[in-house]
Amino acid sequence: MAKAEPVEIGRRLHEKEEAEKRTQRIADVLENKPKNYHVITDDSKLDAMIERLREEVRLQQKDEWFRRVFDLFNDTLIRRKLSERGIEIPLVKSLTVWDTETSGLDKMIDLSGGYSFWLPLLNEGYYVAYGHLTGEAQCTRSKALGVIRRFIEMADHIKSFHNAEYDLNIMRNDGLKPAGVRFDSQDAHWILNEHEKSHGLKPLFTKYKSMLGPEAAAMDDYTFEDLFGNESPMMYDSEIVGIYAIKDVHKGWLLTKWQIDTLVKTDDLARAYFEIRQYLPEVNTEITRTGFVIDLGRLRQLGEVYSAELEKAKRDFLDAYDIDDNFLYNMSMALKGDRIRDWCEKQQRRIDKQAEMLAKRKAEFKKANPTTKKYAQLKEWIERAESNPLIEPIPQNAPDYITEFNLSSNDHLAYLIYDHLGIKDITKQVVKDKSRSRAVSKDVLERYFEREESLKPLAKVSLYEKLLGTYIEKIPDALDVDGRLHTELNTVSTGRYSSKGYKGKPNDLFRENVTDDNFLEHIRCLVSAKEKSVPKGTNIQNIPSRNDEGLAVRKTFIPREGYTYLGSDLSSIEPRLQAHRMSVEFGDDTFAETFRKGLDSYIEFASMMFDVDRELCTEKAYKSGLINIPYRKLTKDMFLAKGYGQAEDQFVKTAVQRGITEEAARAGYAKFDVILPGFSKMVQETFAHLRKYGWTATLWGQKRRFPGYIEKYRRLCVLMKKAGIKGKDDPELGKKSRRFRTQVERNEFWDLIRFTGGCERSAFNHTIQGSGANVLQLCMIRSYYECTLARGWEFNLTLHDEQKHSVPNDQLTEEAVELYDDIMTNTVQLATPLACDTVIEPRWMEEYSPDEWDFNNCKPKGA
DNA sequence: TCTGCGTGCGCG
DNA sequence: AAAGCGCGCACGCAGA
Repeated sequence: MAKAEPVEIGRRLHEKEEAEKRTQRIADVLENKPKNYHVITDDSKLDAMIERLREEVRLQQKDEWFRRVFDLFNDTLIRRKLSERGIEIPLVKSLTVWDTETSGLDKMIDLSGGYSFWLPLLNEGYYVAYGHLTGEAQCTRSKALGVIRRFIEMADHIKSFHNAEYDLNIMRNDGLKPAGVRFDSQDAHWILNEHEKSHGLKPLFTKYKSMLGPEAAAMDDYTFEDLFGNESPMMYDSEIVGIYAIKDVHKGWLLTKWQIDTLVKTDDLARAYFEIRQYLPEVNTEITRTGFVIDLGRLRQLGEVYSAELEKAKRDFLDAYDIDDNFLYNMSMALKGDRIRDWCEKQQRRIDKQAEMLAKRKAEFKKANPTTKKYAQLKEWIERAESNPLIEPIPQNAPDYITEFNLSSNDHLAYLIYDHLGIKDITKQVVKDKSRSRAVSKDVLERYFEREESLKPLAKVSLYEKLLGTYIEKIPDALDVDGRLHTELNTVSTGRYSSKGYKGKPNDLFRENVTDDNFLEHIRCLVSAKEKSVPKGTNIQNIPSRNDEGLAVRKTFIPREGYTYLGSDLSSIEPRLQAHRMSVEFGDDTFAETFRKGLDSYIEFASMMFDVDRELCTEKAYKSGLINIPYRKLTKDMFLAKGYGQAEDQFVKTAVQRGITEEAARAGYAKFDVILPGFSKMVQETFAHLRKYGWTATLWGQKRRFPGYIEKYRRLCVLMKKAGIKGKDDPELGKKSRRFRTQVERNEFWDLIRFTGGCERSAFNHTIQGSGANVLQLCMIRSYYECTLARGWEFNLTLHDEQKHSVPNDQLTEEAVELYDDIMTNTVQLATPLACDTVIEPRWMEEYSPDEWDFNNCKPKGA
């Protein structure tokens, strides 16, 4: 029996058992269908269903819990702000829980084939079926969607979903224009516990079941997979899918109710959720669905030019070095010697063995009878062995032997630089990570260019390889069904967004005109297509901009025909937030005052900290050669260093690289705390809060928790006491750490120092970076309502401290720019004024300030 | 052929 | 024997 067979039999058995289990579960679920679950498969029942929805809405008006909750949704700063501007977010009148069952997971292509909703006060749920492929009787798609269209599109009847962005996309694919999607139990859970391993509805429900009341306790935990395996629900009967779908919204309701109550009870979490987060699913969906038009012609052109440049740089590099057989031999032995030698030995043994066999069979062959089968077999074997001798056991034949110098291989480059050329390794002087050596990164290489001119093309090689590989060659293949480039936004630990590519179904599955007649046939296509097979979209937040070559890539992002970009970034938002905290919480107004006076705070503090005239602290003074130390940059570095908790030595090191003496750098560093005493107070108080509670929060109460910090800090205190260390800032910490008697204890000590230090830096940073994210989110929310919904501007981008819309050219006026400025600077009020830089862009990064723009002709002045 | 990791680099 | 925050992606490499 071949080895694979038992495995295969085992697999089949397991599969069969799983299938039987699923069948049993399905039978269970059908048998125990609750009386208050209603599966609708007949158009004539739809009106009665909607009547129940109306009844629920009526009941909620009079219910105390709901009225209190509506206030939470309604009573927000952003709503008041919008109201002042004549933009009304209608007052909330009801809250129901919804879900869609779909043909798949592609956010631009897939469609719903059923929806479910839960009516909390009536305590009943509905599932409407129209896309099932079982041939059974079901509702007509247009009727099923038609009856809920108005409700789904009403902003005052708010809907809760679990992962609302997905359902919003599906509903928009269905041709609906959903509004009032204002609760997302997945988002809410992120606010309650961002460390949750799994944010799916089922795992959350199972985990928190005991807190959700007796109704929850009685419910089973079957997951989608438990019932349907990996298949689409559209392949199953509406009855079973319906029960499952209703159970989902039922669970969703229990979770939603508990979450709202918990948000209210816990610290400031209701603020984080209701002031900001409740609005974001719609805003995010709008941004990610809008995407970017790409100037493909220009991108292709750029690709051609850069490919040529890359080839040239590679040639220049290789021409300078004699990469001959000898070089490759030495490199192979240096990098892969062990594996190559190993192979040679094994190969020699194989050869010896074959020779032995050959000799043996030749002897047998001599004796064999030519008429026998054995004779023929031996003959064939000997002939084959003699005509196909095993390759020689020399290094050049080993699979690991390197036959070509690869400029993308760090190992190859390191061999060339450190072994072949014998350049002295300065990695440790340049990079932060002390454990590293033989680095071939840009910053290290730059230092070698001076003595080894021929290495210079390497800088171009990595530049063009990055641009071509990550952007230029990727983007044309990553466009979605609308021909645009999209992205997926996620929330990270501080509350910022991250952006990434995503995978979907092939674009040719997209069908523009779906009718009741072709719907099921189309669903059949969608269901049978492989999920997540085609890479689409990119990270939109790291499109190059810091050098000309990269900038050219950004310039291929263009507004749609007849529109122009209007973009704005918040100027120095993080320093302003630091200044705000220092002023409001710690009574140090110095920093805030510089912003109020409209001064360049880095120049102001540069002058104070380094004892230099203001005039000498400008960028201009440095660039013009008036002075050879970039004081403004240095000061900016220092604020960053302080904000991220950088060590003094590390700051001094980079400062010295900028041309200042070590003494002056240290003096400036020390003076920082004299001039801005509130800064270190702010940092220390934040640490104290972290030590007490294990988390920190943004100005809007959005938490970041640091699991394990409190315990580990406590343990560290015990160890520090033991060694006579006064605290983490004891200047003799290193010296005193030698007092630990055992290596184990010393290791533990340093591990704790590293861990707690990491938490502390992240925790302080969170209060600033996270608040910055909140400020921009509020700007985004306001501009979603005021620009996108009210004025029809496309919402293309959010990028940490900036956002971008596309404005129809006939709307691009001075007033439009003023509105955008107002959104950026007056949506949020801090102890420091906010400032922004608003630009008009015919292409991304082809920027014109409003003074440079001819609003009458919608083009740059003088163009 | 897939997966996980290290290194390096794009962005704020 | 520590000491700059927050990300995602491409590539080489090693092991399965």
